Amino acid sequence: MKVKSNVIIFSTDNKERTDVRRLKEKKLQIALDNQNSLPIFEVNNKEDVKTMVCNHLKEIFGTTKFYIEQLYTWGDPQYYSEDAELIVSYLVIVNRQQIENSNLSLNFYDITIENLEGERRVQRITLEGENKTIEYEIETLMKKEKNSIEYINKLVGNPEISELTTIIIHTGIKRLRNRIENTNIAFSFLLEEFTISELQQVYEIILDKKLVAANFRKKIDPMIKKTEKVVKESAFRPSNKYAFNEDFLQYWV
Amino acid sequence: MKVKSNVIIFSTDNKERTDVRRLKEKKLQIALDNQNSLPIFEVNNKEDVKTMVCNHLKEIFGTTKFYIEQLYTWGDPQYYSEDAELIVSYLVIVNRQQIENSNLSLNFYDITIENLEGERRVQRITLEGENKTIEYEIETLMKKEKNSIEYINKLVGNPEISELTTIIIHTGIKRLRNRIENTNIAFSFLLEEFTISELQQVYEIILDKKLVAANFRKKIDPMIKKTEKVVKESAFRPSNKYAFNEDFLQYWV
DNA sequence: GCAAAAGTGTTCGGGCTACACCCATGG
DNA sequence: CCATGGGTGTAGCCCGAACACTTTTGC
Repeated sequence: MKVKSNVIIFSTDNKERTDVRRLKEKKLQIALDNQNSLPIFEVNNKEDVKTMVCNHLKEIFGTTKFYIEQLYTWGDPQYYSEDAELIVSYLVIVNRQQIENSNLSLNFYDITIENLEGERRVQRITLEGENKTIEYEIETLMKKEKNSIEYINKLVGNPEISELTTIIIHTGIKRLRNRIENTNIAFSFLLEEFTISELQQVYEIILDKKLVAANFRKKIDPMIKKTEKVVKESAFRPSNKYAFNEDFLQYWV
Repeated sequence: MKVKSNVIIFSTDNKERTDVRRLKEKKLQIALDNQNSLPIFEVNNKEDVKTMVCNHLKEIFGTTKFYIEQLYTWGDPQYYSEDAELIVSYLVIVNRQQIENSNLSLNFYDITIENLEGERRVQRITLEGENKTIEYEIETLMKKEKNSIEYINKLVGNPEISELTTIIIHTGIKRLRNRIENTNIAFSFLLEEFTISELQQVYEIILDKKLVAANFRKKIDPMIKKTEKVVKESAFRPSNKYAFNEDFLQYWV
């Protein structure tokens, strides 16, 4: 079979400060190529699939500092293309400041998800790039079978993005939300050292809800350690920089 | 590439009563073929991979009443065989009483996992079949990379089972443990109607720990509904039969 | 009667939520 | 001085763990 591998790359970006006296706002981003598709790579039978994907990413980013995990394998004929029948998708998280490649062929889009009201479960997704905005809706149907429950995601309308791409984005975000509650992936969005507010912003944009700073601080306390460094952001009390506490590493699933 | 799909089939079985006055004990089981391998299937580019696997299982089991979800895709040359370079694994749960095929080519093995003491994280797995017992040890190494953490599972020794098979079993059990806490898969091990004790036993064998009946009952209360039926098991108070409460269906990940 | 499971209720503690409050900073 | 975020403490609530206790059955 014709096998390829693609990646859904997540990152965050600091938005322009709207008020000099406030913190920079973070946005969740995903990377698409010029065809509004996920970066897709060749796969051969000489090397491990994941290793090949990592090598491609290393070339694209100019760094090996990224998080990667297998997301899902898509093998439905309705998504076949001329040169790909089976697609193994990987989820990647990269901090844009780590990217050392100057002529990056990828476009990063701010992603926002809005749950539409109504009987049916429909989400409107907006991808806002520097030069382009892509907007689409996706409907999730719950199909109760004998024993399994299947979730069928259908693209509504006919936007300039493929259904498989939207489904992979959907699946990727669900995985992110699951992982952020159960592992340390949040730190992959940040540099080695960060402020608690930055970390909180990562949680907030992935979970898509505001968190109470005092409680967040207590919850993540065992996962971080204080460094000596201090950041002066703006007209408010400077923050300590923190780093991930390696003692917290666990045998996460 | 040469693509195949295999399945790790989980089920439970009631052991023989050791004491007439006690409940039947349940055991977690996995199915292997006569080569001590996971059932593996052809994949073509005419049909969806999952659909093909389901069709094969339907033939094997004689029923469509089983749970199935994609587990992982293996693409490492070290696991290549003559006719499979990429293997898409599925996790399947079936209740053995639902199997309507009389001459089943699969052997069900009771599986027990023992965490060995020591610095390194080693587990001894025992697969106890009707005519054969397979025993092996698997070591999990935590490899901290830049951002990702990778878990490397290595088969210790040289038992009569392949390393990939042991890793898929390992991955399958981790997935089971994760799913039983967050979805309704436990019910896939049972028939439509069941006693709370049976359900508790399913939780206990998957999580590999004893649960307090009173607390378990309260926890799963919203997930089940009482039926009119009553089961007389042995020399103790009869139990009501319960069924899954469909109102509890959620958009699980 | 007794062992064992079915089923109910109570208590206790940890973790999460909400919120009050003080500190530090630059505009 | 004040808006804003940094950081600490506390009170309430919910959920899970532990356990006591009653009920029902067949041996």
